[in-house]
Amino acid sequence: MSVKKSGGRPANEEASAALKTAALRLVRETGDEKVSIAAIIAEAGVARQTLYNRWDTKADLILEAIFEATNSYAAEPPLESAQDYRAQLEDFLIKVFEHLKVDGGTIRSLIASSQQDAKFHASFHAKFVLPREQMMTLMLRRAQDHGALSPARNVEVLSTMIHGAFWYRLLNRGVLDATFAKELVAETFA
Amino acid sequence: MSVKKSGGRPANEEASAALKTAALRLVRETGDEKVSIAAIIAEAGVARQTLYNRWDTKADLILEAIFEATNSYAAEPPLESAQDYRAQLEDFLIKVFEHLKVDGGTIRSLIASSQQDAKFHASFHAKFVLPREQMMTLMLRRAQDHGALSPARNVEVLSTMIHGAFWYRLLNRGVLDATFAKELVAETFA
DNA sequence: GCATTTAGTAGATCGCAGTCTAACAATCAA
DNA sequence: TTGATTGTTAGACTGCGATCTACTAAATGC
Repeated sequence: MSVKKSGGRPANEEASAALKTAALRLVRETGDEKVSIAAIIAEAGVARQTLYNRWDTKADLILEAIFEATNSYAAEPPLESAQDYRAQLEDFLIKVFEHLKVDGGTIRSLIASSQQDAKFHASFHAKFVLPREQMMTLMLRRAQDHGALSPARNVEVLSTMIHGAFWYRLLNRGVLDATFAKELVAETFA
Repeated sequence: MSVKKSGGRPANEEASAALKTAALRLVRETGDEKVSIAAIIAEAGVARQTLYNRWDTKADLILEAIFEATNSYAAEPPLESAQDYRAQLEDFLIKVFEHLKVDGGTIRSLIASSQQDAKFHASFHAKFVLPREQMMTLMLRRAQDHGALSPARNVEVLSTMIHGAFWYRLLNRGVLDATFAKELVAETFA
């Protein structure tokens, strides 16, 4: 663990912000991962080392940029409500799929990157994957608690199946639309 | 399209075989994808260009090597039989998970590679992903035809959910064992 | 034999992620 | 003010996948 002693030049927060902004813009525009470090630092107007002072890999930078930009999308579970639990799950999935229309390509390449770097996998999983999985499990458990879902069902496994189904479609360039959301919910509550 | 005219030096089939053998051994031993082209051609004793004469990318070579070596694992659907359809699906999943213990790491990196290269994605999907998905759908449809599964269920979506669930676990380093196979089947037939 | 065609070999080259170096800048503590 | 510490910059360097070049080798048809 590096202990920060007093003193030292303070980090330039504008540089971090510029890097995240540049990365996000280039990644969303140029698509997948045809974005080079050179292009990012050129657009941010910052030295190469400055990027690596803050993030270990390009994927870490992009994860943080995407994460900050999209924390509004389906990052919080719908509140406990009197709403129909089935409709709630459906709305949730539709919202997630909507977001994937914007950042699906980027998330695909983050998933790919996470397969090639254990450290990045851990951080991607902790920040992005696990919270969403837990949210799904929570929603299913609520439905179960209120009798909308049979108490015999295994909500963790169901959650993995739903979550997995759209990862599968995402990674295989399948269709992720409202129809698929409804189909998933229909099978879950069947 | 390149038309092969008569004549020309014939391709050395031993070189192809040596490359596939070397790639498979190194990939299974060294794990993920810490295997360099240099190491593969050194072990195979051929020139770099010889590899690229046959495959477009390292991933294509590894896909073919793995594909040939593992076509025995769950590549064919169980035959139509009097067996309990539920048990049949369970056995099938257990066999698939067994195979993933050997080549799961390699398949993970093939999935990752397929996210970064459209051409490779197409060939990986056609050779590896789609056949297995169709096999699953076929088994579910049989179960449905014989009354083991409600006719109201959507077998394509169910197939995606099952398949997706283990991709999800595979990509997130989750447990893929007989218990999970049974849980998946239990939810499917719930 | 000779032209043509396709493969194989060795090695240079390119592009890009990530590391390293050396000089310079900004802050704190004494 | 001076020294220690940390950040920034520009650019060289490394490693690796993939491409390119020049030459050599093995087949075909005339």
